[in-house]
Amino acid sequence: MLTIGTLAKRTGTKVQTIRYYETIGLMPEPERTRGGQRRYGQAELDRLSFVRHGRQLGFSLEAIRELLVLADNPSQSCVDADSIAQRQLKQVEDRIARLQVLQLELKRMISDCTHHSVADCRVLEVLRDHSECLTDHDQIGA
Amino acid sequence: MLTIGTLAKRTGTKVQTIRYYETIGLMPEPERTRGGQRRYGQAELDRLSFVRHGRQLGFSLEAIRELLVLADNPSQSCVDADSIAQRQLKQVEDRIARLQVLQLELKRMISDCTHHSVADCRVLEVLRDHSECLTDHDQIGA
DNA sequence: CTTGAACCTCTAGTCACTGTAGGTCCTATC
DNA sequence: GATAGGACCTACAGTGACTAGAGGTTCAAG
Repeated sequence: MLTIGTLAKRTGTKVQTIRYYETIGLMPEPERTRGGQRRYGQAELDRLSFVRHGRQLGFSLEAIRELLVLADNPSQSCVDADSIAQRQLKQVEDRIARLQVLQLELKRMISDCTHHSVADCRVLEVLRDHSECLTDHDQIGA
Repeated sequence: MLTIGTLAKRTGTKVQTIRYYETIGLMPEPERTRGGQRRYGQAELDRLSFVRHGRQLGFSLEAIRELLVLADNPSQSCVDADSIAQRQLKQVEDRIARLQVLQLELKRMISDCTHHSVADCRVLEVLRDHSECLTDHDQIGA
């Protein structure tokens, strides 16, 4: 029987985050001691590892919730899990592409900056003048 | 004199976002009509363009706030603006690196998945089994 | 003068946590 | 058995950067 602190350490999660996962129904309500403290077993450790690993791969909690349902019903087809992962891959690739554009523009900004006065600072100039911008009106997704 | 809607269109911003920027002090309180509607001039258009462009480059609103102060005081050195941009570049590069690791692992997951039952789905397996993971315990920054 | 699109304020919701206050429990040591 | 203190508890507020909705008002064209 593990305390919440031990579970936290074993999975690289904060204690508050585990409680948060419980309130949103991602983790089950665990057993409690007579004094009301949470006690966890192997099943919960596995489930939390799954969740954390999914988060590390950039899956949203909603996607992880879907994947957990699939994992809990091992007789169904795995096409759903595959398509969730495909979706995730696409998102990751989009983000990389956009970040690479930013990287380029930031590098250009910085290398052109001659450290003189703000009056002729490339960094501020580029921000001021839209025409120098490589990017279009897309938003940066968090 | 521009209405908030026109300003929104010209800068690719939502109306609510402009009002939000006002509440957090990033945009000034503009003139109002007798009826209480906001009216903007060129200065506000420029300022908002600067903010939006900064956001597109992935700067946080706090970083943009700093940059605006610099832009408003053109006699100072531009080293500060440069170092803010450097900081941003580093963050962007870190994010790219981490995303590329994810990309690799997701690809591996997906290509190994043979679309049979969930019982032997690689996607779920990889999530279940930490030892197959390329990444360490780092968090995904939003 | 009427219509209706665009504006207004205020509040709550999003995502995925994180932090704090104020109190209780568990366990090891004396 | 008493005590100390670290880990636990709940409940609530805050983060960043918006977004959405309700319910009401203003503006400009016809």
